[in-house]
Amino acid sequence: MDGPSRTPTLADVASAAGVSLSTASLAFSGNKPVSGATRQRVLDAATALGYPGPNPIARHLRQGRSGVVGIALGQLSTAFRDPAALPMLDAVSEVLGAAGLGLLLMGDSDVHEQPLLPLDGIVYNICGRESWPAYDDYAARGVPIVVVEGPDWPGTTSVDVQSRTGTAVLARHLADLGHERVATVTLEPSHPQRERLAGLREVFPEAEVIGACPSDTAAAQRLAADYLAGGPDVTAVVCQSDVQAAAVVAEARRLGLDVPGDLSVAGFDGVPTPWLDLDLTTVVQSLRDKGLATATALLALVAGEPAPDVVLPVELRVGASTGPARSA
Amino acid sequence: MDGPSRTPTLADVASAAGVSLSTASLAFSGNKPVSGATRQRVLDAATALGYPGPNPIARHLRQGRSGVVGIALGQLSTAFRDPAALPMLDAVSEVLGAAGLGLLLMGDSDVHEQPLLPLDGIVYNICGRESWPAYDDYAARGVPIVVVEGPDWPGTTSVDVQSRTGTAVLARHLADLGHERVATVTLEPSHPQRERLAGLREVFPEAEVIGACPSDTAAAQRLAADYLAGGPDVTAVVCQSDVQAAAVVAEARRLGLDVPGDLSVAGFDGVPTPWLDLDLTTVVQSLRDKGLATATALLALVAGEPAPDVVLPVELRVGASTGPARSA
DNA sequence: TTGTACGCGTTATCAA
DNA sequence: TTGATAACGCGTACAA
Repeated sequence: MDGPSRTPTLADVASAAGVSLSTASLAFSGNKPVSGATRQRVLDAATALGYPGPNPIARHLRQGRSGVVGIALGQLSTAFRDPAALPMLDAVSEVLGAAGLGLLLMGDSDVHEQPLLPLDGIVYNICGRESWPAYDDYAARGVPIVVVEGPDWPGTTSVDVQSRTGTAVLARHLADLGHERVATVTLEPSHPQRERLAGLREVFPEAEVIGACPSDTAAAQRLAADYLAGGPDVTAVVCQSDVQAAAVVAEARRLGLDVPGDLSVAGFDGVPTPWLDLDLTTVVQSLRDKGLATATALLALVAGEPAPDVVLPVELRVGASTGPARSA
Repeated sequence: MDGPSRTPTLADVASAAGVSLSTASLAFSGNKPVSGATRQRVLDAATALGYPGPNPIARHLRQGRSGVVGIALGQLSTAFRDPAALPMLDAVSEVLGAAGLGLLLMGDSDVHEQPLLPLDGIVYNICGRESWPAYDDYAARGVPIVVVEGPDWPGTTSVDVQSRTGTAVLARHLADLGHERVATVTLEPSHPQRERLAGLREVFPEAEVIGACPSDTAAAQRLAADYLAGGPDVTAVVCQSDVQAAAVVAEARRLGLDVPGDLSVAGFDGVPTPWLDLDLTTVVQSLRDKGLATATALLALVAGEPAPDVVLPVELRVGASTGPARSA
């Protein structure tokens, strides 16, 4: 009775409204003036037909842009277990959203044998992995890429954090407190992980690596438990994230160690750790600034403008988790 | 010297290889047999030209599908602060990824004045918000939608959890332990929030609502601090998530209350709370099953097949955070 | 202000 | 096995 239930197209609307296809298009986009009456006729016809508005795929084919940018995150479960990921993502999403761009979060599954997605740009923000199989494909298609604390790929804009310097400053703080033997919990191999470790070793070349794990409470707690149970030989533990540091503090206390009396513990990031009744000594980075800088750079690239590399500052925040080294 | 640096198209490749456009297409898609030699010529020409493979936008326009499904998550920052969100998301991502579909995580910014995205399907998994402005637009376009623990929209498939029954069973457990006066921390207004509260009130019609907050440690801790500081009149606090429950336990202890001696505390979800040295009494749901069911349903809908509604079971897990009610 | 005609890059149909 | 041609749904010069 009412034909095939195929969703109506702009052409259907146009003929129903008795106008040409292009007029109908203009009525929706407003890119050129259309008389109020005609416009209304088109809109009425559209609602009458249940026309859902211009098909985004077709529009994007025509315009060469999809209105979506991807953010490569590695494994979603570990990416989001880290409280430092969220404020940055919020900021990215805020800026891109305001610019009318959708944000496609790409987890590990997307990396496998996924079809290439129609993306206008990519934020490469993978922690804990070094390479990304799909990189070449997108790069070849000319998709602009912003790399956040990652490898230095040609043709991409990088957003970096003073991880090395910051950790070195933190290490000096510990040295000033008389610490000589320190251990460290690192992230999984990655650009920031190496930077932070290098910063630590500027001051403590012999710093012992307890182990590597994601910025995840449970994982860090396991590492710490094994290490501290033996009665630690060190007077301080430097972690590469606050989540790790909080876990180490909790584990140390469980074993009867006083923090910072028996053991100083430091973190990285400067995120809230409300379940800890103690302010961590940490290297504070502005996750929001990182997100803003990333999104801004990507926006410029998408618009065809150049985007310079960015290096964001960090700041040592001395809390109550570090103190003078205990005497041997 | 080498013309406009526009990215080459399949037509460029075809003419460079001396074959027709359709043959070139076939060489890539493999949808019909192509002689090995021709195929090789096409592929060689492609690499010579730097052709990045078929443009996904164009392909999708032609095929009417985009290969991307969206998952509406409300505010990303609260969505991911909840450890219960991740296992479910992992499962969804796993199933969809295996089916060759990309997963577009849509946060709150996407909801504003975002252009409609080219989606083959949508998972509506918003916690803490009741409506979604873009819903009508996608529904009008015929995009299949799976609603997870959400409103009962016509034309959608729903995946639900026995929240009400589960909470009622938990409440009965407390009643059996002699509890008569209980308070509760709820989630923000939402479908599961109402279900769980209703379940609780089946047994404790007078249960006092301490307050509502997301499944977030810091927020729950603030609520608990204010409430418990007054010296609680109740003998048990039922929370709508384990994260909340863990925060309440921590806060109670800080105030010198013994759990469960002075106060029983229960949660919901059954997620690990490693920073707590005590097993929570909680209502366990299989987050993975929820994700699998959701993705499976969506896959069916995308394929044009019907997908029945799903209700997932839960199970009471009695831990060490609940005990006999303290005598008045 | 409105209509005509073409192209975006691909896949599918049909003949050859 | 290959080639010509018509869509897919829309935006936009250009002409009227």
